[in-house]
Amino acid sequence: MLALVDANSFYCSAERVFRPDLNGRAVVVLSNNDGCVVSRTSEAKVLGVPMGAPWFQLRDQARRSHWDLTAFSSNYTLYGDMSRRFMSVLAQFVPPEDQSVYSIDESFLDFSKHTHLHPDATALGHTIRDRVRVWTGLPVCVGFGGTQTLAKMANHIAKKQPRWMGVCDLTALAEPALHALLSEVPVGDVWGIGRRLSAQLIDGGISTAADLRAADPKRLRERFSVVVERTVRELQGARCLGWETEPPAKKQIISSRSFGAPLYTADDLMAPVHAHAARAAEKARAQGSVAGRVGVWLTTNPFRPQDPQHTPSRSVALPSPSADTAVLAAWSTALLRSIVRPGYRYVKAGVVLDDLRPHTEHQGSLFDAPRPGRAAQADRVPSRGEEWDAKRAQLMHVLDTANIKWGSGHLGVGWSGIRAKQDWSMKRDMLSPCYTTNWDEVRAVS
DNA sequence: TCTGGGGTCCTAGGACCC
DNA sequence: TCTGGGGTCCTAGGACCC
Repeated sequence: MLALVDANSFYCSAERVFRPDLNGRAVVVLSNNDGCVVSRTSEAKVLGVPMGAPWFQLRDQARRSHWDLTAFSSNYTLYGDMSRRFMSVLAQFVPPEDQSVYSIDESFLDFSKHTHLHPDATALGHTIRDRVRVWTGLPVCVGFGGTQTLAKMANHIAKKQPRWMGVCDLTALAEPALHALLSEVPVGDVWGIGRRLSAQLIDGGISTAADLRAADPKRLRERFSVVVERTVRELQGARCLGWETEPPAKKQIISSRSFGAPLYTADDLMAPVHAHAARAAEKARAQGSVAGRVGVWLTTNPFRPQDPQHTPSRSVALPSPSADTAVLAAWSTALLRSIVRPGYRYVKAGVVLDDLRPHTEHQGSLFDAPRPGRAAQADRVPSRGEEWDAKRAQLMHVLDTANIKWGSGHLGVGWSGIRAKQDWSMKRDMLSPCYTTNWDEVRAVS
């Protein structure tokens, strides 16, 4: 028996914890740069606010229609910390190997070895819900099923259908009741079935979760892929998906962002590209990786068809894998200069690190100074190249330590060290305080 | 004026090897 | 007329997720 616990409108709910005046009122949280709606409360949904709505359009409509709608810029520092609290409450219910944190706002719990402790899953679900609510302030729903896909389905039903009171246990239903319930769920709401597959399945006469569950997995594999086959088998109760208790190291790291205002020349673009390279390098170091490949891309604004469009990208295999900010930034800005063309209005840039591997598997370049073969030559005098590497590693360590202590971007190299607000920096006009992570922004109660 | 950012997995096809 | 069999590695593109 697996549970999926998922927070309702997570980002909005995190904001509401410290703004109880907003309970029962329409709230949205916007993407970076105050772009689109990425989280909305049920009250906002009732107003007709679609997911993904651009804020500049929504704001005008809200004004015209005199809506009571509160918007927030994304505050990932707050959401990340609230997520950590939420997950630590869930960690009390099962041993670490039976918790699988799936995203910032949802976690699977495997109770299959602990059913004797919890004979009544629905009661357990309510206990979880109440404890998370009391200890973190977050509202959550709980779904139970025999596989991850079924637990996801149960959670979805608990959220959509109020009669479940936030907890749905599919394992307690007899076959006819289960079939009837799954017949109410559109196939596109099944985990793993997106827009494209959903359209094709409906074409083929499979329009509900119940239809998909009744389908022949082998035939769907022939028609689509092994991914769809696994989804069908999971719906039928066979566990086909892996269980990850801690997030595996990233295979690719991206840092990208839209600019606050468009940029035109390579010189304009140097600072943001340099900053992305620095951020990506920092992420790579944090997981103990080095990158074998680095890439840069730019985009113009696809929503302005009247503008000439240019979305160049280019990547390069590094002579020697690296997570050094200065090295990655130098390659990135060189790539930038090779792809940017005059006369375009660029609105976004990104840096991507690929071919990530553990720094311990460091593969030197043929032309590097020779390296010793570990312990066998431990007493050997280090070469100039090795001394240099060690110094660089120390330098990066100082950089990371300083930025952890004083905040990301506080200490930087070259271009990205300039902290002054610039026109490429992100728009965040409606940012809430970091209530839980910054002493200066903690709520005062008098 | 203004439209997010970050990932994974799978498959097909091309290039290459013996 | 007729042109093998068995592989690997890499990349691009398409699908999905939050």
